[in-house]
Amino acid sequence: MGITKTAIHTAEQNEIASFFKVLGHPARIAILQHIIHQKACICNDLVDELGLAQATISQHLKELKNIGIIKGTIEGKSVCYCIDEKKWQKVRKVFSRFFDQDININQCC
Amino acid sequence: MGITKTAIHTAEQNEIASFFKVLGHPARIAILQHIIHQKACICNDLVDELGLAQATISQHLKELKNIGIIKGTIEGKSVCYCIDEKKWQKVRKVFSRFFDQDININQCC
DNA sequence: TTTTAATATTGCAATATTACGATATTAAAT
DNA sequence: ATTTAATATCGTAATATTGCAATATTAAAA
Repeated sequence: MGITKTAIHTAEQNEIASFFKVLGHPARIAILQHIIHQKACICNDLVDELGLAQATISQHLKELKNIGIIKGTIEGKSVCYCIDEKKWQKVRKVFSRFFDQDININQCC
Repeated sequence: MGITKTAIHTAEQNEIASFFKVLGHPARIAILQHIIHQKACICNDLVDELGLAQATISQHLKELKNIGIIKGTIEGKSVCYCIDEKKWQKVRKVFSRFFDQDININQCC
């Protein structure tokens, strides 16, 4: 039915999946990489840098803001975006906990 | 228009995003966790374990197989799924490379 | 060979996502 | 006060995803 059944999963599973989901779009990866590598904070540059409309970029930024991985500060007419380091580390930890699990090697494969 | 513009992004950005995307669903996280923790290989157990229809589980397994993070071996009537360790480590590496980038702290935030 | 069990595939219906033009909103600059 | 520039929001069209019932398919068991 197009609706994800979050209720049947644990809070942890939903949290992990929601982080993965937001990062599961190349434009949002590109935005994050640009923010990370740029010395100065960016804002409208992204529209020129990536080939997407202003409205589209704004929407992607909103989703990244929603999970808290970036934050924006109003600077006159423009908005300066940067990584929220605390949240970045939190997300990183969630992922590494997930990946550092011990995998039981099974007999079949 | 509902269609992701992969052409405007780098191969790396698309690859990272596609891994994130597949893991961006709680049912697929639950499936992976179950495969990881279970001593024996699983198959139809997932249908009982998670509260989803057999067709739905089968579809999620297919997506996990598509990125190669799990593999299935036919064992008589049933299929034994397990983590493909090689791919798992590859995906882990992609993610840690992404997260271990140096973040330039900017003046605005 | 028929039945049974496990899984895959097909074909929807419902909902979500992506993208963008048009239109706010906001604050500096003139 | 008006204009300009940067960003956000709204509305909408196109496409994707999720989920499931129904129906294959496949292989062991009877």
